[in-house]
Amino acid sequence: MTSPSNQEQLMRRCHALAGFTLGQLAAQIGCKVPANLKREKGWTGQLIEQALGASAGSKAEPDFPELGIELKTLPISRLGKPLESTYVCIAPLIGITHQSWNESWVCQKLSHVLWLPILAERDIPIAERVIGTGFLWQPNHEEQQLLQQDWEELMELIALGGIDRIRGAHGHVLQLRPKAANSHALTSAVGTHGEPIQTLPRGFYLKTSFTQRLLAKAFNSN
DNA sequence: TCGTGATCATGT
DNA sequence: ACATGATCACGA
Repeated sequence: MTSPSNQEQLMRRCHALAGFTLGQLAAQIGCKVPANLKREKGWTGQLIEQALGASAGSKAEPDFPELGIELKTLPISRLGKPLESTYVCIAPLIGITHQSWNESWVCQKLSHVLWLPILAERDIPIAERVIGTGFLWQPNHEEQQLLQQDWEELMELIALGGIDRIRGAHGHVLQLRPKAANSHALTSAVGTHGEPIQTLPRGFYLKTSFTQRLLAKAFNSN
């Protein structure tokens, strides 16, 4: 699939997927559906990327660079509630003294997002999970404020050597959690007294209560 | 090892 | 029931 040349084309493609199952889409693209996602946790996201013509790969840029749009699949329950938090990006742990919110990866990643809900209740086989109606989102003033406050608080803790005291519960809408191959992975960070330390790599995640609000706004429900 | 795509699975 | 902490695969 070629990359969409404009936002309208992207949304037409996205809306054309609504109602189809992951199995139907996989068949159309010609790829196999795994029995479960234990060993391929990113499978759904990558399937949708292919279908919409996102530039594949693991580059640190938006899924649709020309459009400045980030694609996020959002697993939801039968009641339309998010089933998981949403990964945003890796958290920089060193050399962050002069970063501002507007320059941050979090702000840039979330500036324009195409959310695509997937009915992904765990008791539904992967192939039978249904693609929902995608919608574009740009944070409004209030959402921006909430994100910025959490980000600034978390980044200050990181910069001041408090990273090992940060737990998932710290933010209101944005949280910091491990993002690594396993709990033994290490990366450089700042210790309690400003000394260099090795710690578990972390990533920023959106809490489900936040993404649920986005769904509610988009579909006027919940 | 980092950054992409995320979900798993246990503890509360 | 739900969120936190842990984990999986892949490319550069």
